[in-house]
Amino acid sequence: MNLQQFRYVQEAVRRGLNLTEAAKALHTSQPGVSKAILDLEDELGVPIFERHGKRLRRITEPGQQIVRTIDAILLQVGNLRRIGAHYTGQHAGKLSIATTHTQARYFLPGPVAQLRQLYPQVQVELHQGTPDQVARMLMDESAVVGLATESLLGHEGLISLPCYEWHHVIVVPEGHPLASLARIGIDDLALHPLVTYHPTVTGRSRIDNAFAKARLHPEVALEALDSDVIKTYVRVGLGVGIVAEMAMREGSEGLVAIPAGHLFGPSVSRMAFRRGVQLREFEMRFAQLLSPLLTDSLLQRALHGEPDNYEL
Amino acid sequence: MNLQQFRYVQEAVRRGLNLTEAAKALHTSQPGVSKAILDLEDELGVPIFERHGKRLRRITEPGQQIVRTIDAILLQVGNLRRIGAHYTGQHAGKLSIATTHTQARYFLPGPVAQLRQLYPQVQVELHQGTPDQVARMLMDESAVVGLATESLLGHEGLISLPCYEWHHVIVVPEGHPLASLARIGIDDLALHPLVTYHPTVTGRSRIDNAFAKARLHPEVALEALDSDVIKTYVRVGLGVGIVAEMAMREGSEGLVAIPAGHLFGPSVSRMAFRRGVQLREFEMRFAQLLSPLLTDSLLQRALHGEPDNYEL
DNA sequence: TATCCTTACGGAATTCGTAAGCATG
DNA sequence: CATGCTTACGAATTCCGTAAGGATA
Repeated sequence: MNLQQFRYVQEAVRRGLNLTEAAKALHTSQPGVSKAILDLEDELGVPIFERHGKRLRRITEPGQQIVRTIDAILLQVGNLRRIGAHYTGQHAGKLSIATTHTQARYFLPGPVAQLRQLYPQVQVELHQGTPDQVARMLMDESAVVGLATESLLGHEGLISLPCYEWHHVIVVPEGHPLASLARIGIDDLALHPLVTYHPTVTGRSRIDNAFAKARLHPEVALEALDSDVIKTYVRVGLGVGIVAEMAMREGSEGLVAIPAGHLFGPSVSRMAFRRGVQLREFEMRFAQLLSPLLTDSLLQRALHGEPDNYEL
Repeated sequence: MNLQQFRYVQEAVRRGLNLTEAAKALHTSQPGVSKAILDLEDELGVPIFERHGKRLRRITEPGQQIVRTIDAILLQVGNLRRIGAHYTGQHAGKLSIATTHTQARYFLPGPVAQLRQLYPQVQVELHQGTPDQVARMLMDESAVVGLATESLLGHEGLISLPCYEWHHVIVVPEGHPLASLARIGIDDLALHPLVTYHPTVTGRSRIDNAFAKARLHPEVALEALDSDVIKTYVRVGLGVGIVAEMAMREGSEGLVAIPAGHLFGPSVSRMAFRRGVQLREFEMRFAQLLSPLLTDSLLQRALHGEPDNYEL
């Protein structure tokens, strides 16, 4: 039994039981992967994969447990490296952040710049995706920190902590009739075609809920993953935009932002980590830049302690 | 980085940072152990052990974390084997039980015999010791199941589940004045020299508490780890014995047992496991023989879930 | 001086890549 | 017949034991 075998099994599972793919991903030969896995199965006395002739078809029942256990082992092995890096005072390294467009564009520039000031040697790597992709990137360790508004909660295997609260705003071109209303109601809004986020991102669910609660079914003219795209289409008159307030801080010439917190309520952006992961020094500092009230000890407790929603 | 290095580090810690001892325990050469550990330290970039010249003096701060992580890894590696053994339907193997004398002598014979009937191939190995030793044996995996009355609770890293409740009894030779009393009070008892358990075992603390509460300070003529020893000394007239009721079920000729539940209250014997350990089929069955209300799923939850005192 | 860790070195075992074989879809 | 897993085999590497060196208590 050895760590290499574990890596091969893990990668095989991640690549959909395709050993050829797994071998490629791990920069090794396919027969080597095959042999290692067979050896492990032999040693444990049970097959991990169910084979149909010579292809892997699915994971056996004991295989499920074995894969879970292997994941846990490799997470800890990764932690050993991280402990080393932490104590060598490595102020160099790569910080991989998985996040959504809105966060990457409008919120992260500040914290990232501050981090680079503290640790000039740290290389920042941004992975953009939907919140679900963010969660997946954390789980397979392509990223260490995740940042998003939705769907990070409820992921077993991830822990998440609140970063900041924000509200939606309504975006219209200058001179639009809605811009002159004293106070916009949900029904005023429902009269116009809407341009807003794709259902998977950035608090879209709060928008849907608000309309559903008022029994309104507004026309959604366009859905986008991206605040800038939304603003662009509002500018050309496609409809009324609803975006996160952060998205209006810049590049909003010719547009008017109208507060809409009273319509959709507050949203909370959260950072997330894989549960049980060991953070390096600069990763901890970065977490604190994302959420200044966060202490090292609270962070440690959250990462290694009980599953819970940690509120500050 | 490899599993062998982890085993060497773990054993080195267990043997008080003596690599020579660790090598012996692992049936390998001392230089091999030394080299492997140095290699690991080199790879992680931090020393695990603080060296004074050429001896290991203590564990460094990062070393503490590394050792903890290594323990977790090796526990899971052990679990892989156990998963294999579980699914190969291995009805053979060794069941290592760590327990105290009273349990081994008076309670375990039943469950052990039943287990052997269910799994005739299973070899049972009994490790006897004080409750603290029981806990230690579970932690370093010389035993899988522990059974004792005290001090298994409050051990971080162990989970324990109740098995059965019992009471103390007073033991006197036939014809002893106490034997004719209608109801014995704690003050009656305090008039006689006592023969009972050593402070570390089998509910001795409940005995001490009862006397302390009544502000009595009886003379303790003899303390023993062993109910049979106590009975022997009672027989020769050394004093009045206090033992667990189970200990009077046999081999009590010439002695009288007087119920003393009203004096010392109930005691609960508990089984214990190392937290996170994967049990084999016959180990689970054995746990159920110890505590018939225990279900597989409750057991799984207890072993892998939240730290908690699981009461049935 | 006895204990105990590190370094040095050589043989043995393991690992890993290439080539060939064979089953599936 | 293209994809994809397994088997076979040989070279390179790693592992691990013995022997020697050096530091502490």
